[in-house]
Amino acid sequence: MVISARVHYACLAMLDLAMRSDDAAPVAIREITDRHNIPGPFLVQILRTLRTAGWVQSVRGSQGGYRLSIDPAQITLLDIAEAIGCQESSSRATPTTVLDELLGEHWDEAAAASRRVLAEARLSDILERCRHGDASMFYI
Amino acid sequence: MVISARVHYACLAMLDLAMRSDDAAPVAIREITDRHNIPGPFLVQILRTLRTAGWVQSVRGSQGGYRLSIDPAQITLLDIAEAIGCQESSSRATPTTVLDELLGEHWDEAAAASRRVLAEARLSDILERCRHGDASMFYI
DNA sequence: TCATACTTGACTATCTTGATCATGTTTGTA
DNA sequence: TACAAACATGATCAAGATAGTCAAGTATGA
Repeated sequence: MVISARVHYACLAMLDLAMRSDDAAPVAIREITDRHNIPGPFLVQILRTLRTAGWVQSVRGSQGGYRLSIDPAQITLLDIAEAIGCQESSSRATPTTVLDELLGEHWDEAAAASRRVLAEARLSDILERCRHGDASMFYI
Repeated sequence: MVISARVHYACLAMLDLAMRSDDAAPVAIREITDRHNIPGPFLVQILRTLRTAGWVQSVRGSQGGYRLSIDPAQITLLDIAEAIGCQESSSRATPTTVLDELLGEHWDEAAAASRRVLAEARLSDILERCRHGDASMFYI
């Protein structure tokens, strides 16, 4: 489970849209990049992927932008990471020895442990914590 | 926690040496590469790192090779992965927003979960399972 | 009609990973 | 002593991923 900048940005964008899902107007890319310091054209790429996944919808033309098209309680950080990150971590060759096999099981187990953590982080939970503030806020 | 081929090879080499730690003679690189299908010059690099870490010692000259210089019960897959893998996963920039910070905590939590798994895998345990055989052997 | 804003595809630079090569140095043995 | 086996070291390289950019086009509200 590799968390690249791309995945991080995708999650930020989804959370940003979720936060403004009550607004009537869609959110422009420019707003998102300004708020989170994401390189503009890079976010365009990422939003394209999110749109393909069916999690955001775009409104073209003037006053256009993006809108979340999924319930934030229905999607987790794991969902986003896997949709953006692409490559499966178990792209290993079939083991040739017992030692190889045993080691591979440990790598898989480790990857599964981190996936479990991310699978429990719903966007709605993170929004909740962000809105109501928790201990981490005091460090900023 | 990224498990690269380098880390995988390092663990295989350590386990191979541990398995033959009763022998009087050191184990030649060639033997290890043959048994585990590791590219020769690549393993040389890896063994250099392991020697720097103080976990193996080399014997030069004819009849030379490598020997484990640590108790297999004292070292885990996490130790090896961190010694070989080099880069810390928390090499992220300091968060600029609350959302950024919250997300970062989740990434850290996920990484910690996989580290915990690897920290519990001692080389001696793996050797034991390999020697006595377990369910996974039947799949080979 | 025009500015705003998304769409698409191609493109580039940098880094990491996996791997190789050449040239040593050390040491047992014939 | 000569020689071959075996480790030591540093340089180098190719492929792929990552992060990010650019340019040309399309849709739409005002």
